[in-house]
Amino acid sequence: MNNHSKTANNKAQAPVRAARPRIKDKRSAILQAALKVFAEGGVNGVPMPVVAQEANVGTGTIYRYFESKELLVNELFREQKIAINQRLYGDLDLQRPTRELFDEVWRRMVLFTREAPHAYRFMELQDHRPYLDEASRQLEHEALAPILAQYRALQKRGVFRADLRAEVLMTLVWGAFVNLIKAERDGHISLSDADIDAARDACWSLCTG
Amino acid sequence: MNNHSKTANNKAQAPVRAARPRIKDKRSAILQAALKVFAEGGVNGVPMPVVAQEANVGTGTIYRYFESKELLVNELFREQKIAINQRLYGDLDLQRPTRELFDEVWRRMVLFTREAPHAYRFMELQDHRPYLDEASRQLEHEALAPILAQYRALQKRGVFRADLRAEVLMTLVWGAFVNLIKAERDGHISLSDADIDAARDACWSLCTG
DNA sequence: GAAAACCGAATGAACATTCATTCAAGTACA
DNA sequence: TGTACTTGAATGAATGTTCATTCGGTTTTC
Repeated sequence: MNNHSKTANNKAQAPVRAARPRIKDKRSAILQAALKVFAEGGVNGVPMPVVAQEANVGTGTIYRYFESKELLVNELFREQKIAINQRLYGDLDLQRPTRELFDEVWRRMVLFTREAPHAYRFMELQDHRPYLDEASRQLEHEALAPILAQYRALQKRGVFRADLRAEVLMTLVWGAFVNLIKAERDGHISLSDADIDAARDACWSLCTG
Repeated sequence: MNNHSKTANNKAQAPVRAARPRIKDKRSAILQAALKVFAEGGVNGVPMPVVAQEANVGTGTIYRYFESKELLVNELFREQKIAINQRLYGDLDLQRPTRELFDEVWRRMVLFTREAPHAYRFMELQDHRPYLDEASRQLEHEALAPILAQYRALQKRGVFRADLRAEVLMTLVWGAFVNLIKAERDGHISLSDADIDAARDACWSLCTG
């Protein structure tokens, strides 16, 4: 289905060439538009023509780049998963003191929810789960592995409490963070910087016992 | 189909209103069926005829008791919200030591997810949120008030850390719990009793600093 | 000017809701 | 009590709507 694949170019003898003009352009316009409208209305709540309109593209054009809505959602999910992981955990200097690293990651998470609310919301959406294929689920799992390893290492070093499994610890912290942001978005709470820092400290307590 | 209901009435004199016999019966059959299928497939994923079938009732019958799918979802939400709150926080002896109370509520939460998975799943579902009306949202807010008051009281007594607002603390704990259960249901984790107790202790640490 | 990309109206499937009909239970009258 | 008539709950096929996807015609590119 997809197929980027630059038809071997350069060689003159290849008559295949043809035109593959603004592929990248429209394709990413569609992805970006989908991210926005899906984040706002949920995957099930948004018809394809709305995605097309947001992308300034004809409805049919979407199907030139994505075989179906389902495939579009999956591509979007994978693209975002990778970008987010890079953003949250990339370029971390693991030599720094643990507490500083913890604070830095927390800061990045908050920043991410502020600067890329659509991306964050889309990934936290539940209603696209039934759409996700094996590759997406696989990627989701892989993306978590390095962080899990960090938790384990910190337990072994005695920094984090070791009376529960690293998976459980990580799940608790992530859930606490996600629900905090959700409460704010749902209008149940309004969060000051102090609130966010205090929440971070509380999660640190959770980890260290 | 069913129907027992032997025209009670003894009084001869009241020729009043015909019969309104099995109302309660079908109405709750429909609610129960809806809870089950919505929990499994999401509100958007399940057509009304499927609800009807699960309830052993004609599709049209649903509309005798509920004006629309939206109203059905709202009634279900409110009914469950009340039942759950009673189940989690009802009959608590507030005189007992705080830690015992905390453990007891945690125990009830876990038990609830085990014994009434449909009810729990339905309430955690995100995809019915757009359906919820003002009354449902209001109820959701009210249901939280007493628990919030407890958190506040515990902060005042110095049991819980007081460097963050009670709303934030409560949100963190609830999020941690919900995500733990979600991870298990999604197959990311499998939880032993020991895991669950350890998670509880970690959340206690979160609260007490 | 041919090939590819693009478009959006048309299509058909799936859905929420309606309504003409059925029929069990209730009532009236003997 | 037995029989004819009334009522309205129950039904599910029919209706109108919404949506993902397709397709024939148009524009762009080389």
